[in-house]
Amino acid sequence: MLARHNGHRMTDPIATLTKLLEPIFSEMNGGDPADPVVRPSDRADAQINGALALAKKVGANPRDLAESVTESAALTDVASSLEVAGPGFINVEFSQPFLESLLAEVANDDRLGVAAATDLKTVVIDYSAPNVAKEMHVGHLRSTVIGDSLVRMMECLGHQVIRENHIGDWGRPFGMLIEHLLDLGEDVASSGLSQGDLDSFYKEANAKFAESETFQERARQRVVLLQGGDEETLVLWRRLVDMSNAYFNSVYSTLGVLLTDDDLAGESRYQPLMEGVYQRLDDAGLLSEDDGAMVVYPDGFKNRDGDPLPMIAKSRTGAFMYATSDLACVVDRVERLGADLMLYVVGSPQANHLEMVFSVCAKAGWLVEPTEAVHVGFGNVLGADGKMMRSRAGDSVKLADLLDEAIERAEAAIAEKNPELAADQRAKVAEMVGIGALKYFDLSTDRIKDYQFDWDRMLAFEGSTGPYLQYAHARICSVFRRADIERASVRQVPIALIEPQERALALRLLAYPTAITASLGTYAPHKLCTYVYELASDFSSFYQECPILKSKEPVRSSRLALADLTARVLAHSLGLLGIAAPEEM
RNA sequence: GCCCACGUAGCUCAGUCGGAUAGAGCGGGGACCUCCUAAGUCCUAGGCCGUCGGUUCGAUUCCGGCCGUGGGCGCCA
Repeated sequence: MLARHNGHRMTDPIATLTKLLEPIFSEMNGGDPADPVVRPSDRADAQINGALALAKKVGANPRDLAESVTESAALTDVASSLEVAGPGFINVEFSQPFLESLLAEVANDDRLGVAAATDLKTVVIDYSAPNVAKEMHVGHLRSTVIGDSLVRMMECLGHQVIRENHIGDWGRPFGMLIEHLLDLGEDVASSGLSQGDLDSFYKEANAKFAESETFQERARQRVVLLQGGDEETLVLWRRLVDMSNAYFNSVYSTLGVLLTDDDLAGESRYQPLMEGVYQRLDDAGLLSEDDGAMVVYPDGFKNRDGDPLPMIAKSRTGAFMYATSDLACVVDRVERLGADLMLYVVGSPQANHLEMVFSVCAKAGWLVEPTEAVHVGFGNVLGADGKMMRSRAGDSVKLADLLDEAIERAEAAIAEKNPELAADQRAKVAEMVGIGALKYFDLSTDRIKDYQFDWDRMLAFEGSTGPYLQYAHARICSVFRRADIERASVRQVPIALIEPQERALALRLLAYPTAITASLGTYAPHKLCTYVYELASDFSSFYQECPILKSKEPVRSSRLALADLTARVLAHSLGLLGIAAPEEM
């Protein structure tokens, strides 16, 4: 009765039901596969909807088909009740021993029922991408946090993940930045940058560039030296990059993301590759001259006059453009790294640009199925006024300030709600809660949409928030502390599903693997967020209605085991979102 | 002008491959702590799923038109 998948027993009852039904539906469809369409239901544990679609296809009565499903013996081991309803829906109630055996399996599994993917891939994920000598802002928050979660989910399913942080470490602005660095003197500049005062450094350089023609000239000369590989200039450039990286790393550390120096893959890395890529475009006969520039015309793109829209490979002045750099990047990822899948966690405004890049790569034969490049786009962070979030001065908000404020606000809330927590413990928890709240708030809405930033809702301890999820986890840990029982000691204890809240919680726990694959299916972390919230919510109902420690054995142990398993899934799923699960808060 | 995304309760958002009565949180009204953290739970009110058509047994979901909002549309990245 038990389907196996990649060495793992399939522990999602819905998926198991689907597997058991497939032969029956196939048979009713004259031997061709037909989807049984099994879904969770609010009228039963699950509903089978496939009879309706199939009935239309084979010209049968849907209720008759449904009846023949309920009369077959295939589901006797898993279902305690099958009922045809309405035009041909089948309501399913899972049998208690079936659910209990699945639960025992999951409790005994370090992976909590999550099987590795069957088609393991090499996945390159491009995310974060701050600019050297500039502040990180809210836009980088989204890319960094979404990318980090996708990395964790992909790795969890066994894919080989290569993180790439495509930092802005090359280009024309570096002429003025290096000249400004020289003006300041290295000591001043390095201490300023190490404090994260990148904003003023960049702005000062920019202001000088705007005001002084001599400075402009110096900057231009410096760009020529930089691109020519002048040693002294490269040393200065390197210094700027290193100082910025140290700053980025401090932000990543506070944010708790996986990025390290090993993941750096800045624009500068692709400079030496662009000439070769350009030659290959030429050899393939894809280049045309237009108004002095060398361009490629990807199919299906038009400009505002309705004429074909070119992707510029080399400018009129003979310089390579960012599009060429992105082409080199794809080539490198496919040919050197062996990428099967490339994810670009980049804001929605770049959609058109990336489509053109991917299209040119396909045309040039560098991006051929099944190799795939996907733009994982995301919307803006908006302020309370519904417009792009800005500081009071009208600038973009510094990410570092945002993180600090999140932690401060969390600490204040914890001090108020749980004054008994020791101060050093409180500081640790405040970081987990503040950063977790910020990440959850960002991850929990559909990434493609803009979202409205709101401290009060983010850090509220009620509703679909990070703190609420963490609280559910902390409560479970607290139960075990109070009873002085090792969590691991209850993992072999059979779980009995008696009360409706226990049953609902069990069904949710068993749906965990499906929640991950669904979330990753569209690179949408918010789907996993929804799952974790529902899990925490189901636990809270259970906790309210089903006393744990006050119950008599064997109920007490069974509930402890259920609580332990819930805490494990909570911690694991929060982990996939990059959110910590404190044991106390 | 063309292209892309979005439009769901007062507010903020979910809604799986087309399924039965469209869900949650906040806010509103009410109930529950001598009891494992009330940072919680339960009940309740609140909807023309932007709009008009199409596809079909069935559309918030798929297709087309329109309206609204945001973004993009060649030598910055």
